[in-house]
Amino acid sequence: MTSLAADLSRAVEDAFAAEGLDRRFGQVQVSDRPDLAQFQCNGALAAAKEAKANPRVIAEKIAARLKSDPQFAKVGIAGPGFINLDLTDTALNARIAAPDASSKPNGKTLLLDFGGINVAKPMHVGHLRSSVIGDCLQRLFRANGWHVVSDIHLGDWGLQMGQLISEIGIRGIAPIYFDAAFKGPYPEQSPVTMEDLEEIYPAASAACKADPARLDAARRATVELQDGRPGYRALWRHFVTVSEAGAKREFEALDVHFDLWKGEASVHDRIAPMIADFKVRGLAKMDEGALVIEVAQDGDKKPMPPLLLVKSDGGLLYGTTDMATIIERVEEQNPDLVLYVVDHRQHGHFEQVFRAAAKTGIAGKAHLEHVGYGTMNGADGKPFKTRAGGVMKLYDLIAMAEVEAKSRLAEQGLGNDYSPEERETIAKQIAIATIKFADLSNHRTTDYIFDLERFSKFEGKTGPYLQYAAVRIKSILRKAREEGHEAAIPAIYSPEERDLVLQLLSLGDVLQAAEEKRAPNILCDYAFTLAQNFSRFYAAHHILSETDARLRGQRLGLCARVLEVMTRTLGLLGIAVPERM
RNA sequence: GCGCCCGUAGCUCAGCUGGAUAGAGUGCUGCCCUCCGAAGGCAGAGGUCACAGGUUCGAAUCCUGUCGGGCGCGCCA
Repeated sequence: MTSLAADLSRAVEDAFAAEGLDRRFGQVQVSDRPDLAQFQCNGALAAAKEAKANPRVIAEKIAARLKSDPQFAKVGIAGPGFINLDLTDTALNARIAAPDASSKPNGKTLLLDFGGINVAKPMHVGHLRSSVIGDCLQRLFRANGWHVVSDIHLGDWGLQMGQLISEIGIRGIAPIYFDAAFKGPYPEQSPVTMEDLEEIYPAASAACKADPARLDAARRATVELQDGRPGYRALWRHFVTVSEAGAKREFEALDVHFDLWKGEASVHDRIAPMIADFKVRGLAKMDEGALVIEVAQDGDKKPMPPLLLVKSDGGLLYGTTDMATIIERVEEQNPDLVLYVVDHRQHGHFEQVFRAAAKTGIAGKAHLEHVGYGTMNGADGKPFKTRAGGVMKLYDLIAMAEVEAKSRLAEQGLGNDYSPEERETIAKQIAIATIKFADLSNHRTTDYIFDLERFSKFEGKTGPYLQYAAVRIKSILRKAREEGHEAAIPAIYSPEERDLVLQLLSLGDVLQAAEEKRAPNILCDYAFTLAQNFSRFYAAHHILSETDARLRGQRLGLCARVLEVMTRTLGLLGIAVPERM
C-alpha cells in the first residue's frame, strides 16, 4: 500500500534528525495550498518554538538537506517557515508503476464488539449505525493488517428477558414452560414467532412501567432464568433462536457479517467465579444491598457511581456480563485492542467498565475503547421515526431506500433494457450504498439528519453517485476491451493526471488516518475526491478516442487504477459496485 | 444541580494533536454536449467559524466565562 505522505515524512524526519532535532517535527502532509506545493512540513515552526530559534533558519537547513534528494522537483520555504515539497513526475511515475501490494499482517488482534442488538426486539434504525460503522471498522482494520474478530454481542440476558417470560406466563401462551413439575424435554418448536415477540415485548415493557407488581414479577423471572430454571431457559433459548433468524436476514441484506454470534448469556458460567475472585481480592463489596466495584478516582470532576455487579434482588446487569466477557476474550483471543461500537450515550457505562477492568486487571494487554456514535435524526432534528411516529424498522428503511433507488433509475431512464432480476439487484445495491454512505460520510460522533431523498440522489456527495462514477469507468474499460485496446502503465502528462496519481498514491495515508481516528468519514471523503478528480481528468482528456495508441494505453491504465482504488475504498465502506447501472 | 458533547456559507456537513487565502455537497447565477454515460466540467456570488475575554509570532482549532442546543448522571440496556 503506497503512503506517499508517510514515505516523505521519513525522508524529512531524517533531515531533522541530522540537524539534531526531534524526528517528530518531520511529519509531512498534503499541502493546504495546492497552488503552492504538493506537500508541506510545518515542523520547522514547532521546532523553532521549542528551541527558541528562528524558524526560517531551521527550515533553510532542512531544505538544504532535502535538495540533494532527486525525487524532489522543488523544495521551497514560504511564509514564516513552511517547507513546501513537490515530487518530480519521474518519481511519481515510478511509484504508480509499482504494483500496489496490500498491507502485511501486523500481528495484532482487534476484538470488535457491536453492542446493542437485542433479542426479541426488531432491529430498528438505532441499530443501523452500530452495524454500518462497526462493519466499516472491521473491513478497515483487516485491510490494514489486523487480525479482527467481530462479535455481534447480543443483548440477551437482562431484565427484558424476564419481562418477556413473565408476560408469556401471564398470557398463558405456553404453560408447559412454567410447570415446575414438568421434566422435559421441551418442544423444539418455539411457542412464539418473531412477530409475536415484537408485540409481546413492548406490551410487557409498558406493563412493567405502569405496575410495580409486574416489574417485580419480571425481576423475579430474570433471576430465575439466570439461576437456571429449566423451563425459563428453554423458553429463552426459543427467543434467541427466533431473534437470531430475524437478525441474520437483516444483516444479510446489509452485507454485514460477524465472526461470533455471542451474547451476554454466553459468559454466564464465568460470572460466579469472577465474582468470587473479586471478593477474595477485596475488589467487590456490598453497597445498598448490591454488589459493586468502586470506580471513582481522585481528581474526578463528576460523581462516578460504582459498577454494579449483582443487584439487590440477585439479578445480573450488563456491566457484569461486560466484565465476564472481557475475561473470556482475553482467554480466547487475547486481543491487543477491544473496540465497543455503541451509541455515545453509553459513554458513562463504558467509563465504569473500563475503570473496573483496570482495577481488577482482567484486560491483560488489551486496550479497551468505546467507539461512540451519534443519533440518526429525522428532518425535524429528532430521532428518526416513521410517518406515524413509531420506531422505524431497519427492514422498512432498506425497503424505502430500494423504492427510492428504483424511482431514480426510472427517472434517469436507466436499466430499462435490463432483466427485472438485474434491475432488482442493482436497486438493492444502490439502496445499501445510499444508506451506508449517508451514515458513514458524517463524522461518527455527531448526530445527523437522514434525508432519504437527498442521500439517494445520483448527484452530489452520495453513495449512488460514487457507484455511478465507478460504473462509468467500468464501462470505459469494457469498451476498450471490446475494441482491443490494451491498458498500459499510467504516466503523467497533465495536471489532471498528476492530481489523480497523487491521490492514488495516498491511499495508505488515508487508511492509516481512518484507522487511527476510527473515522469512516475520512474514507468517504477520499472516495468522493477521487471521483471528482477522475471527472476532471475525464472531461479534459480523450481516452478511447485518443488516437495515439501509447497515450491511450497509459490513460486506460490510469482508469484501471482509479477503478481499483475506488472499488477498494467503497468495499471498505461495505458498498458494492454494480457491473452496470 | 453536576458532568460530557455540540454551535462553521440559505440548507446538510467536513476541518479541531494551533500555522499560509476556512472547505465540500446542495441551492442560486452564467458558460460548456456533431468525443468515450452532462448523474458531469468550468466560472461566480455566498461565512463577525454563537458571543466575550485570554495564551501565542500565529486561534475555527488551546484555556476561561456567557448564551443557545443535545445527551448522561446506581439496581434498564
